Amino acid sequence: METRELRYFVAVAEELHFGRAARRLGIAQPPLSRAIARLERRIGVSLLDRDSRGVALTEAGAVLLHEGRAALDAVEAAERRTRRAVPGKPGLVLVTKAGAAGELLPKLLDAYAAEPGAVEVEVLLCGVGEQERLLRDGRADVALLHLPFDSTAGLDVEELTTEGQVVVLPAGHPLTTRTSLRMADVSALPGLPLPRWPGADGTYPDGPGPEVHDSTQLFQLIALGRASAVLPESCRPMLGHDLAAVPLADAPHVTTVIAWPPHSRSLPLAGLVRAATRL
Amino acid sequence: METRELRYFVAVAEELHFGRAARRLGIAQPPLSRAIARLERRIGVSLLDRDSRGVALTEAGAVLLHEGRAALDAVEAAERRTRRAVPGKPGLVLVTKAGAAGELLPKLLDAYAAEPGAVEVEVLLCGVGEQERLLRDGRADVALLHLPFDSTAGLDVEELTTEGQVVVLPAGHPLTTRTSLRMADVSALPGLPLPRWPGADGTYPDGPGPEVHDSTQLFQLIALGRASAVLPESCRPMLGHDLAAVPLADAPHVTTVIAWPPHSRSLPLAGLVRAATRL
DNA sequence: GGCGGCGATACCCGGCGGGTATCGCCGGCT
DNA sequence: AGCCGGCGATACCCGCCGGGTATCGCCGCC
Repeated sequence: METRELRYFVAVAEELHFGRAARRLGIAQPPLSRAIARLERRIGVSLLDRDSRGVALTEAGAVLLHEGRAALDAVEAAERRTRRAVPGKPGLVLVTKAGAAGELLPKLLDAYAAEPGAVEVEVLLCGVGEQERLLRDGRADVALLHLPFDSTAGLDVEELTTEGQVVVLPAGHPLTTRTSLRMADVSALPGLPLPRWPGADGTYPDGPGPEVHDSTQLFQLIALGRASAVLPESCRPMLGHDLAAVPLADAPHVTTVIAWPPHSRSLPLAGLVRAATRL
Repeated sequence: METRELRYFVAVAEELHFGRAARRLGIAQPPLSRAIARLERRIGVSLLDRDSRGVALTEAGAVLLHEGRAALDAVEAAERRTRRAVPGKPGLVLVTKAGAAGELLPKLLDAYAAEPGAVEVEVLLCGVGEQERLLRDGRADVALLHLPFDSTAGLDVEELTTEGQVVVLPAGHPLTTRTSLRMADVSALPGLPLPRWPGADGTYPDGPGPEVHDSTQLFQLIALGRASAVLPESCRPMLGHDLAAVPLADAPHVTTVIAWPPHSRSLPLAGLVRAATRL
């Protein structure tokens, strides 16, 4: 199976429409129909049910969509990492959520830079839930993730730190006089709903809170009295004077981990992980 | 990057010889040279150093060899799993080392078969260290692995059982009168060296013991008085009357786990894992 | 200095990936 | 009922690329 065929199939399977898929791929519709038909013939199973008015995935088609995306990611990763393997380029790309890992990241970079044989580390900041994808398709080599929010499925992992969480409120809110709160106190604050973060697919869950996708948005909404948030303790240094944080006694602890694709064998990566675990 | 190019490059990188690689691929040498040259041009980095008398991998070439193998496995896996996704075929392929998981496997298969919605499970028995490969390239969906011997890098895992180890000796050996032994007692038994198993690459480590690759071989060698072995307790039912087992007090415990590729989303797999964890 | 091995180059052919034009089918609108 | 429009399949054509053979250029070694 050639990657072109796989890309074509994924496009059709996502659009469920040959015409749109062809436009997305920058080709005409007939060659696309042919390519899919040949792919089905070669694999020996039917992937799409074309009945009049529309296209639907067969069971096998759903499997190929899933597995094919992973395979295309792996091929892309191979190409990207190869392109970056020429001497002189930054040796490692580290990705983490923008605004997270406040103090940890500079400490880690300093500690690693002091190691013998350290290479240049490029830092990539991404949105919620994007790290795993970046690791899988080769745009990044290593990530800082936060359990239990991020998935570590299929990644190798070392734990770095564990911390409690705090609730972030507008300065002057009545509850800010308390020294400790419980989840029940903040899960349904009148007028201060918890925000909704986008899922891995970019869509927002249903609920009362405002939609946010970065911490700047979030902090502004809290300062305006439109939301509250439950965040790891390490967010405290980022809060302006218009925000206040109160510890949560019973919130789940947040574990920061360093994660990388399991087949990685690069020496610089090993060095970075070693530096991280020694912090 | 097309999978054909990737296959060609991997062949050349493994053979370090265009002629042999071309023969292995079933094509002539000139098209292979051209394909590699175009691949290098398109990626924009040089992958091979051709000096007179031979070919060597560049740094980037080594990266592409590594990542490319993983990518080719992923593509193969996509195709194989798709081909198997047509109704009527065995729904799951389970792989384990031949001779291991003695009692556990039938119990697991029975328990799963009793579940509602259970599908047919094909059992594949393979040699040491092959399971991970079979999972990655789609020939299997789920594996029984034994920690700390097998690597679970990049796999999702549930622990099933933990057991101690025993030393297997020829019946009548003086030590078989003891009720318990320590590793130090058996690590250097005169005339009964521990055997050497092949590594993931199919080669054997250096050492005094005989080379073995399955348990039948091993048991026969022990019965002949040429070797001894340290194995999990569950091997006891497989031993004939010409072999004896003595518990080892300080051997590392062996944990049997059920493992699967982390991106799997299949319902039958979930059912099998559930059945396994409930055993 | 000739020979042999190896990768690169030159050149040719057929198939496949791409295009345009058109068909066949079906659902919906009038 | 009949026409129209949307959509995937089919027919047909072209140019490139993947494959082949023949040969060259380079180098190490008798």
